[in-house]
Amino acid sequence: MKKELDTRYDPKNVEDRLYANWLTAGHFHAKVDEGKTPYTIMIPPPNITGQLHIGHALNNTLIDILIRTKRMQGYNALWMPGTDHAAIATEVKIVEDMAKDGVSKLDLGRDGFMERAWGWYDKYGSTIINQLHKLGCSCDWERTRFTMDEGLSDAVLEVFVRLHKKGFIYRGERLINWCTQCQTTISDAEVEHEEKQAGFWHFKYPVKDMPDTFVQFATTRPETMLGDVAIAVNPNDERYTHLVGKIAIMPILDREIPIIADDYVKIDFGTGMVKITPAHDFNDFEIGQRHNLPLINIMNDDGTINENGGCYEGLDRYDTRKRIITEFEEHGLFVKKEDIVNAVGEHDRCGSVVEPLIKLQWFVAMETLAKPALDAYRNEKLRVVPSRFGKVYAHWLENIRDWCISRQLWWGHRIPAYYCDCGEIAVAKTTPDKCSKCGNANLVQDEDSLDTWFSSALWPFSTLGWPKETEELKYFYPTNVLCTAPDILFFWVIRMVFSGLEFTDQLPFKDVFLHGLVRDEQGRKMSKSAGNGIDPLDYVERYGADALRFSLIVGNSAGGDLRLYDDKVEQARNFLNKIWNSARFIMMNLGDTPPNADIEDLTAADRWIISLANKMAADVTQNIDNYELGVAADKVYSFMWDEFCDWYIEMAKPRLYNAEDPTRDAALWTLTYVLKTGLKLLHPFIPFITDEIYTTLGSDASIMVSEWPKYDENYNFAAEETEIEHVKEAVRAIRNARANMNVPPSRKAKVFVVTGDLALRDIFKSCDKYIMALASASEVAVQPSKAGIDDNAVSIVIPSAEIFMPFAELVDIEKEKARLAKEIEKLEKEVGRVTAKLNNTCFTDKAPANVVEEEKEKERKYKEMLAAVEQQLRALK
RNA sequence: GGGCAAUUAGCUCAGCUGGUAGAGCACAUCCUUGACGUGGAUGGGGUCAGCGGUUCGACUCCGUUAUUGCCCACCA
Repeated sequence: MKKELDTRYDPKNVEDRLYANWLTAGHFHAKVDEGKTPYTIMIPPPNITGQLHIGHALNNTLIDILIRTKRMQGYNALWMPGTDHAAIATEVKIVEDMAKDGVSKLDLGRDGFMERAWGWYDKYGSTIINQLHKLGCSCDWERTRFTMDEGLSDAVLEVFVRLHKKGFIYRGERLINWCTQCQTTISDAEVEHEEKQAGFWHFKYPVKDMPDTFVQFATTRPETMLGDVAIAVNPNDERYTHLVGKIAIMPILDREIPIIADDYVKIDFGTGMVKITPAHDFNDFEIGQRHNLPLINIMNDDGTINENGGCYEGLDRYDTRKRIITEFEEHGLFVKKEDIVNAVGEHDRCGSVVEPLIKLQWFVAMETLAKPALDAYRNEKLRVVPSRFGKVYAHWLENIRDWCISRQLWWGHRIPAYYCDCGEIAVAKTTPDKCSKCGNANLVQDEDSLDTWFSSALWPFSTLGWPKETEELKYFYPTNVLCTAPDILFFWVIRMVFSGLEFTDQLPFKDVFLHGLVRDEQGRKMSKSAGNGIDPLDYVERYGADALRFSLIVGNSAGGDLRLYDDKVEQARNFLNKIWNSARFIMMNLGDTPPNADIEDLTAADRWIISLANKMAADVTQNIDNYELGVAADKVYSFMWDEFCDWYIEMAKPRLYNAEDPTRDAALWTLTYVLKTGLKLLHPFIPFITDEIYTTLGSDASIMVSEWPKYDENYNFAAEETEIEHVKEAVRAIRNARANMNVPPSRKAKVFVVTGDLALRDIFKSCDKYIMALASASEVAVQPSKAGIDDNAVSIVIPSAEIFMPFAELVDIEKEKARLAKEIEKLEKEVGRVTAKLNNTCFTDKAPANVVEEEKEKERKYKEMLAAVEQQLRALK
C-alpha cells in the first residue's frame, strides 16, 4: 500500500514510537545461540549519580553503531548495559543530600546510611539508563546490571578472597594519598597534578654542639617540618662531609635529628640539603626506610595538626604553615621565600590538596598481575585504536605501583576481612563463625570498603555471571571491543585487562576503541563549572536523536576531540530531511505493486548508481570494521546526497514522468533498491529515520533486523560507471558555460555533442534525455563532425567530446574569445607539466609502468583538447 | 623533566597503505524546474606551520624548529 510522507521529517512523530516497537519486538535481546557468532560489547557503566551528558551520548552512539552493524551482519549482538555504584562520587552526593535534612553519616550510622543510599539508588539509579532510550541505544535491557547487584558483589568477594589467597592482596602500613576533605584514602590514579605558583621557603636549623653552624634547606610545605626526622646530604658532597653524623636541632620542638648521607640528594640542587619527613613524603619515606628513621605523623585525618605538633596541635595545616614561617622569622632562622612553579597533588573529585599520610590499608600487589597485561599488548593480542594510546597503556603498566584499594567509605563493597581480638585476620566471602586460631566467635569486619574500580574491573565477566560458569559467560565472553574515553584508561581499562587475564585466562576484549572529548564551539572542555555543558537531550528535543548522533560522528576521526554546536546538528538535520524527501519522491512515483526489473532491463544510469552503491557497501563495511566511523558516515552522506539525489534521481525523473517509457520500472526498481541499500548502511548511525522510511516502503520487519548490504560482483558495472562519468562531465561543462553567460534554465538550447569515437557517440545518444533534463537542453544532437554547426556557437571542450551550443545572439564574441584564451592557458599549463614529467628520464625509468602510462594518456588528452580549443578560437569571427 | 598529538580554504574539520588537495558552514552570481529553499546550479578562495632529508615524485615517510593542546612524573 502506497503511503504519503510529510514534506519535512519530524523526529517527534517517529522516535519514541519506533523505540517502543523495537523493545516490544525484542530486537535488543540476545540469547545464547550456538548457531550464531556472538558479538559483545559491555557498556562503560555510567555512575548512578548523574545525568546523561554529551560524553555519554558520544560513547553510546559509537557503541550503538558497532552493535547495530554487527547485528545486521548476522552476529548475535549483545550490548550489555548497567550502572556503577561510583563509591565516592555517590557517597558525597548522598551526604550532601542528607545535609539538606540536617542529617549526618554519624547520625544515621552505617546501616541507616546504607538504607538511605539504596533509597537514592532506587530513585536516581536508572536516570542515565532511561535517557539512553532517547538516543536509540539498542542495549539488551533485560540484562541490565549494577556493580552492587548480588551477583556482581559475589564476584567482588570471590576476587578479593582469591587474590588474598595468592598473596596479591595484602594489608600494610604505607604512605598513601589522603583526602582531608573526603576523609578517605585514594589511589595514585585519583591524584591529579597541576602545576601552580607556590612558595618555596628556605630555613635553617642549628647544629648541635657547633655554634654558628646551620643546615639550610628549603621546602614547599613548611608545616611538615614538624615531622622532620633527619637532614640529608649527598655522600659525595664535600661541603658537608664534616656534618654527616652530626645532630641538627629542629628548633620549635627541640627535636634532635641526625644529619645523614643519601644518594637521593642532588648536590647541585638548592643548598644540597634536604629535610626528611618520612611520614609525609613519598621520597622521604623511602629514605627513612633505608636509614631506619622513625615515622612521625603530625596530621589528623581532617588536615589539622595532631599531638606530635606541639603547640600547633589542633591548628589547620595552612595556618600552621603561616605560623611556622613567622616563628622561624622571629628566631632568625628563616632565610627567604622564593616563588616557584610546583605540581601539587589534588583529589580529582573534590580538588583539595592530597596529603601523603601513613595508614594501615589494603593493597593489591601489581607487579605480577601487570605483566600478562603488558605482554598481551606487546604480543599484539590486544589492539588499541588509535594506536598511540597503546604506548600510554604500556608506559603505565611498566611503571605500575601497588594499588591501594581500601576506602574509608560506606557506599561500596565492604572489605571481607574479619578481625579477632587475638590478632588473627580472616579473609572470607562470608563471616566466619569463629576465629580459626583462638576460637573466639566475636569477629569484627573491616570498616572500610573497596575502591569503586575494584568492582568495575570485573565488569566484562561479572555481568555474565562469573564466578558461576553460566552459559552466557561461555558464549558471550570474551567481549569484542571496549569503547570508552581515554581518561579512564588507567582507572578502568587496564584493570579490566589484568583482572580478565587473572580470573578468566583470557583478555576481556580484543580491541580497545578510544574516542575523544566533546568540546564546545570555542574548543573548551564541557563542564558544569564552566557552564558550557550541552544537554544532549536538549538537542534530541530540538533536532531529534538521529541528528544528534550523526553530528557526533560525521567528520570525526578515532581518538580525536570534536566540537559540537548548533550548526553541526543542523547540518545533520538537513541531511535527514534530504533522505526523507528522496524517499518521499520515490514513494510518490511508486505504483501499488512493487517495481520489478531484471539486470538486463537496467539502463546505464541504473547500473552506474547500483555499481557505486555496491562498492560503497564494501568500503563502508571496511571502515566500520576499522573503527573509522566518521569516514564511513561521510561516504554514505556524500553518496546519498551528491550521487543519488543530485544526479541519479534527476536522471530518473524523465523516465518516471513518461508512463510510456519502457525503462520506467527499471528506474523505480533502481531507486528503491539504492535507497534501501543507503538506508541500511545508514541505519547504525541514524536508526530512527531509516527504520521509519524502510517500513513505510513496505517492509513488515524493522530495518534493524534486515540484512547488511554486501559487495556483489554481479552488481559491479565498471563500464557503465565511466559512461555516466562522461555524461556528467558533459552536463557540468554545459551548466558551467550557461552560468558564465547568465542564461536562465528556462531558456533551453540545442546542444551538439561532437566526437569521432563511435562508442562515445552511442553513449551520448543513449543518454541524451539526461543531458536534456540536467543541462536545460531542448535537443541533443550527437555527431561525428562539426558539420552544420554555426561558427559562432558557444564551444566547450571536455576530454570525451566537443560540445556546441548555438547561442549566437547571446554571445559576446570578445568575452567568448577571452574565455577560450583562458582555457588555452590552463591547458597549456597542464600539457607543459605532464610533458616535463615525461621528459624526465628518472621518472620514466623508475616510476611504475602504469603511472607512466597514465601520464602519457593525460598528455595525449590534454594536447587533443588544447588543439580543439585553439581551433575554436580561430573559428570565432 | 619526559611522552604523545595537533598545525590543511575566512571558520569547524576529513584525507587509509606516498602519484598534481576534499566536505560542511560562510561568501558571490543565478534558479520559486511537478521530493526537499532544512533545496538546486555555478564560482571565488589553500606554496597542506617553517626548514632540511629520503624518493622519479611527499599533505602523506624521516629529522628539526616554532606554536597549541593532552598525558605522565616524588626533584626537596
